[in-house]
This record gives sequence, structure tokens and C-alpha cells, in this order.
Amino acid sequence: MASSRGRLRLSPRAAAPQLDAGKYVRYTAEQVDALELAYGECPKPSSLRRQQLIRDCAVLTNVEPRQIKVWFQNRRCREKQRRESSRLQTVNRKLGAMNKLLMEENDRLQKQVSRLVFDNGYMKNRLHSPSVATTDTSCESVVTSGQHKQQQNPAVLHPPQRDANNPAGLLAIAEETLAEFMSKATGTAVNWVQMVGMKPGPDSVGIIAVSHNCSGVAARACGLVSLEPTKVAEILKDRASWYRDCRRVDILHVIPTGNGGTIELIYMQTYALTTLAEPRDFWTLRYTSGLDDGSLVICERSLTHSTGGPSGPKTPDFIRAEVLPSGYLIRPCDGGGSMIYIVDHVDLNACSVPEVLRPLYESPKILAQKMTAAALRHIRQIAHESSGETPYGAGRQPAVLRTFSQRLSRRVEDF
DNA sequence: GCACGACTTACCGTACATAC
DNA sequence: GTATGTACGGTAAGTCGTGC
Repeated sequence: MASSRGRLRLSPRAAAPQLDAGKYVRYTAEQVDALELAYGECPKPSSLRRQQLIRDCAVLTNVEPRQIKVWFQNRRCREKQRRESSRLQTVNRKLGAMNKLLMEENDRLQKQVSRLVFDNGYMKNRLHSPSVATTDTSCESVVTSGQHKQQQNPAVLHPPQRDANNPAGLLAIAEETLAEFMSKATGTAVNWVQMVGMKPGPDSVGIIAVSHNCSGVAARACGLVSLEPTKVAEILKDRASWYRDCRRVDILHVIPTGNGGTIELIYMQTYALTTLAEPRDFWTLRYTSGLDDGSLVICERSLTHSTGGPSGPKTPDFIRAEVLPSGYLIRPCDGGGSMIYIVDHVDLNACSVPEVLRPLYESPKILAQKMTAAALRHIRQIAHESSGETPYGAGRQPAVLRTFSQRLSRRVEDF
């Protein structure tokens, strides 16, 4: 479509003889190189600087000052467009990952609805059948069967020898831990309640959810980072902040499992009571393994209480908690990066604490606060570790992560 | 009045599909 | 293999509105 705007209708100034009006010109490679060099030094040169550039650079001597000015304008415009394009690609990648996450969550919820509808129908039949209703005492187990069935796995149904003092026993515990952790990380074992203000979207990088019905208190967070799964696993396993509250950490045994995974037997001693969610000393089993789809799993379980694990130095009058299978599921994302699921799950023994502290132990809000604060520390650390490898620039936290952190901080303060 | 950003236009080169 | 048509991206430059 012919238009009054554009190059065809040249203004008197543009039609000046020097510009060879009507002929499309392209600058030579040498000219572009010289201009790019100047742009690298100063993207917005003054009129004086542009004139100096023409004088100093032989290949630009036949280029009009006005052309130089236009070239710099267009160059800035191009750079801005490239930046925006790059930003949109990043956002697109994040939205894709979030979409995948929501699809999985949707699938899980649909299955849950199906189970509940089935259970509801079953219960109705029971209620309309007096002979069964009056004699059957297992109604509760029927109603909750869907939830419980998912938590079960062959290792739980037929537990092998769970002796933490030998490698076979450790492997059995590790496999059980892995199965239980995976069911939590993928959201099939626990009804997760999304925390207020943590809706996924283009301006947030993660979701935090708190368990609705399970023993103890579990919190689950997920976040996207621009690192490959193996790198994320490396960071998570080596982070010193894991042991911030410890005065002693010993990795006593490292046992290969034969399927590419490893089992590490860890003994920790913490300082005086600094967190409600950790005992002062405990044994931990850490199981690291890879999955067929390229995902990596790092999960942990306390051996000190539930399994009759190795006995370490004991301190009297000491507040204890059972660390249920917790850890990280790191999934590779299309186009690079990783989606990390963080699961923390503890069961505190409220009866063992002084009366004055008991309300804190029995308050899921306080416990959820501790969990999400821990998740925040994890993600902040990951963001810090990855800052040098992302397009956001070295040493600078991405805006989405800052927003995420600020929201989390506000959420924690609300408790 | 000038410089600038945003938007637009036309030209050119390239890749690709299609017909012969 | 070659010629032709088409789509698309890159780029120089024009127009317009805005701020100083």
C-alpha cells in the first residue's frame, strides 16, 4: 500500500544529493564494524562525537552526519528489540514450565475427584444397606482409602529388614524414603493447600503449598532456575547453609546403590535450640538418584527416631522432631533450566517440650512459617548460585526472584 | 529548534517450495 | 539442475509526538 510516510516520499532534507535519494544503500562491512566499535564505546554519542567519528574513521568519511545519527538511533532501537525478544523468550519458557506444572496439578486433582466420587457412591450404598451399615466398622478406612493407598508402596506393604546398621537395611530404608518422597513431591500423597499470594504466573517463579492432611507438617515449594539439573543437584548437596545450625557434620558412609544412586549416612550435631524443626543431634540418610526422564532426586530421612538408627551422643532435656522423607526433585525443563520441587516434612513431638513452647509446636501456621522460610533460603541460594550463569547478569538477582522473595517475606511476616 | 523514541515504509538478501 | 514465486528478516531512512 502506498503511503505518504516512509522512504518513497523523501523529504527535501532526505532527498539531498549526498544521500543519493531513491537508491537503497547499505553500509559496507568496514563501515558497520567502525560504527559498532563506536557504539560499544558510547551508544549515545553527542553531535560533536559523531563529527569526530567521521573525521577519525577513514571508511566513514563519505557518510553524512545525519546518516550517522540515524544509524545510532536504529542501532539503539535494534538492541532494545533484541532485549525485549530475549525477555519474552525467557517469560515464555517460564510460562511453559508453569503450564506443565498446572497441568500435572490439574491431573492430580481430577484423579482425586474421581476417587472421592467413587468413595461417596460407595458410602451411599453402605448407608442404604442396613445389614452392612450396622455391622461394618471399617467405614473410615474405606473413605480414606484413596489417600492411604497412594502413600503405600511395595516397600511399605512388605517392609524388608529395616536395620540401619547394615547396607541392606539402609538400602531398604532409602528405597522406602525415595518412594514416599516422590509421592509427596508429585503431590499424590498429601492434599496441598496453596498459600495466599503464591499463585503461579509470569511475575512469580514458584508456588508454596502447605499440607492439608498428613501426619506432622509438610510444606512444598517449586521454582524455576536457569541451571541444568546436575548443576542444581551439585549446589544443593554442597551448600554450607544446610548445616548452618550444626557444630558437627560427619558423612560416615557413602554406599553406591548399583543403579547410579548413592546412599550417604550423615551424623549431625546442632547448636542449642535455634529452630523448632530440627533436633539437636540426629542421624540422617540421604539418598541421591536419577530418574529415567533425566530428573534427579535428593531425598533425606531421619534415622534417629523412626527406624532405630545408629545411636549417637545423646543430650538430656532435648527437644526432638522426626524428619520425615524430605528433599528435592529436580526436573529438566524444555529449552534449558530446571524445575525444582522442595519438600520439607517434620513431625514434632509436642509432648516433649515445655508447656510454654507447646502452642508453638502445635501451631501449623508457625511450622508452615518455618518450612517456607527454609524454602526461601533454598531458592535464594540457588538464585545466587545461578546469577552468574543466567541472562540476568552476573551478581544481580532476577526481578522475578526478587518479587518471589519479597512475597515470601511478606507472607512469613503475616504469620 | 533540536534530539530522541516509537512507529512505519521500502528495499534487499536469503531460504524454501514448486514447476519445468 | 535451473528458473520462478513467495515469505521473511534485516536495515536505512521517513514521520510523528514529546521533552528540553
